Amino acid sequence: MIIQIEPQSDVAIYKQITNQLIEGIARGHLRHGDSLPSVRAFAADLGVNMHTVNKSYHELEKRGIIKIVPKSGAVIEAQTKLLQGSPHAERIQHELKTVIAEALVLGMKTEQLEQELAMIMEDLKHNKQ
Amino acid sequence: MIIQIEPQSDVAIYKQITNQLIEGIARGHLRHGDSLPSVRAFAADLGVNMHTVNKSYHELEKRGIIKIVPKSGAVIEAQTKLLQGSPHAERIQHELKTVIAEALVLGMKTEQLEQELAMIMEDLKHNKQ
DNA sequence: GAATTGTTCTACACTTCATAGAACAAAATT
DNA sequence: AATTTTGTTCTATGAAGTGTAGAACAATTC
Repeated sequence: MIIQIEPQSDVAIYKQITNQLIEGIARGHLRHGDSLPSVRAFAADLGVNMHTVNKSYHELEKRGIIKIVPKSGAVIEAQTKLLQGSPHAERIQHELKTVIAEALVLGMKTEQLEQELAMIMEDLKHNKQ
Repeated sequence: MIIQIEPQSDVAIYKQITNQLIEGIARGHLRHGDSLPSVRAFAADLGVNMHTVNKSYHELEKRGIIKIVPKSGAVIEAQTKLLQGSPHAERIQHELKTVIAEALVLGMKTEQLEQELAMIMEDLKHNKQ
């Protein structure tokens, strides 16, 4: 599982880590039940501060993706059903609406969006890069 | 076109304005060719600083949604075709992938995502709230 | 001509981000 | 049993971002 940090990016480092870990899990590089590296080891590996990795882990825990076991480690959570009305589902829904609204405003059509969705699913599910 | 600012939100005010304007355009409350209020008038209306609205407008211009005519006003751009490979298209694509990856990790299924997409489209196109 | 426009500048307070170092107690390893 | 590693917590610092505030400018609009 390779993670690439771009220090010059306008995206915060802890968010880059968070997003790439999520994409790694989605691609199957990391599986449910797997443990993430310790914050110290991961930080040394990435060349960033320990606290930055720690922030990313807590972000992932807040989003229901990992569970941090005190004094032990961070474990990737099992997939839930994502029941409708749950905070996580509503958050996803809201984020999705924001992106789609912008896509529509920029002139993207319904079929184009459906095709885009299909391509992304294909990419995430079968393209392990 | 009513915009509601939540000062306590963890989302920056200028982003709240940006997102709600985009959603307003997607819903048809604002149409292509329409002018946005002057930064001073809008700021007074929202109860925020002029510079905050100005930042939102420049954010919208950077995203290709409005065009700021110096000394005149901000006009909503016409929809382009959003040709593949354009910076705007790639940005949308990237944002979409980020959200979808998280949805998958949380256990959302393909059909659920397609249904979600359809619901959002329906909401944006016909529900003018 | 007067008012309004977006732009630009300085200024201040506050928050966030990233780094750094230290110390702690619990867990894992040897 | 002793050592190492673990996440947590604390202080601290510098840089960047956010939001507000006021002023001035030139161009547009009325």
